[in-house]
Amino acid sequence: MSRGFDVNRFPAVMVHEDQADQDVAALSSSPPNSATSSFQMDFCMYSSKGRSESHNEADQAERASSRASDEDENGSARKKLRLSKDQSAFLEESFKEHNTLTPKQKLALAKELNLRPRQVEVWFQNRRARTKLKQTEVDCEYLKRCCETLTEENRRLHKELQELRALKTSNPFYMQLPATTLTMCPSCERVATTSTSTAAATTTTATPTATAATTTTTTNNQNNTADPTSKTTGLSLGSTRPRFYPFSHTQTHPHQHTA
DNA sequence: CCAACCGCGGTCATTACATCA
DNA sequence: TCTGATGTAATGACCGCGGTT
Repeated sequence: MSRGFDVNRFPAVMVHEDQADQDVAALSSSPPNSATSSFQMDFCMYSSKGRSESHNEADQAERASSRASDEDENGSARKKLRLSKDQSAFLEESFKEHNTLTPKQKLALAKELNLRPRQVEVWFQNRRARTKLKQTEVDCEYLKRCCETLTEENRRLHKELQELRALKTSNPFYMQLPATTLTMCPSCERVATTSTSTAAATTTTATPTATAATTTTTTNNQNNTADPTSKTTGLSLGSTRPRFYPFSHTQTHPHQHTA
C-alpha cells in the first residue's frame, strides 16, 4: 500500500501539527533515531512525545486541539497522514486484543507509535466502524441467500399446490378419504401426520397408497427436495406448514414421529 | 440541570493503485 | 512500452449527535 515514500516523514507534515506537539517533541528526552522499539524508528519525525503523562491533562489538551476545526493557524485544509505499515500492524494487533481503548491504553499506544493520542483514538473509531460495516455486508449476503432459498421454496410449494389442486378436480374420488392433519413436534418443530375423520381440512393424497405413508412421514425443513416422500405423499394441503428457520442448521432428528 | 467525555454514523479529503486510451 | 487521465478502494480525519457519568 504505502509505496515509495512515507508521508509521515515529510517535513511539510509538521506544518499541520499543532505547535505544542512540535515544542514538546523538541524537548523529548528520547533521541529521534534511538529505535528502542522496532516501531519507533520509522516515525520519529511525527512525534508527540513529551506530552503530560496525566490522563486528564493529556486528554484535555488533546481534546482541545483535536476536536477543534481542522484548519490550522495557516488556515490550510487538513492534511491526511498515512500510517506506516509498522504502525498499522501494531494498531491491528492492539485492536485484536481490545477494540476499545482506555485513556491509559490510548496514551501508551500513542507513545509507542509516536502518534498523537487523537490519531490512535480516530484509528480505533474508524476500525470499529469499518469492521462493523464489513460484518453488516456479510450478514446482508447471508440474508440474501436465505431469501433466495425461501423464494425458491415458496415457488416450489406453489407449484406443488397447483398440481394437487388439479389432481383434486380431475379425480374428486380421493376427497372421500379420511382427511390428514399435521401436528408439529414442539421440541424439534417437525411435522408428524395423523389421520382424523373429524379434521375439516381439505387434505388429499396423490395416490391411495400414499395415505399410509403419510402416517409416518416426517418433513425435513431444509431437505424437502431430498425427501423421497415429499413429492409423492402430497402432505399438508390446507394444513399448517412447519416454519422454515433460515438460521437453524439442525439436520438430525433425535426421535421418531409416529401417528 | 450542566458539562465533560466517549462512541458512533456519516462524510470529506487524500492517497495508492488499476485501467485505459 | 511509456505516460497521463480517470476511476475506485482504502483510510485518516472531522463533525454532530446521543448516551453516560
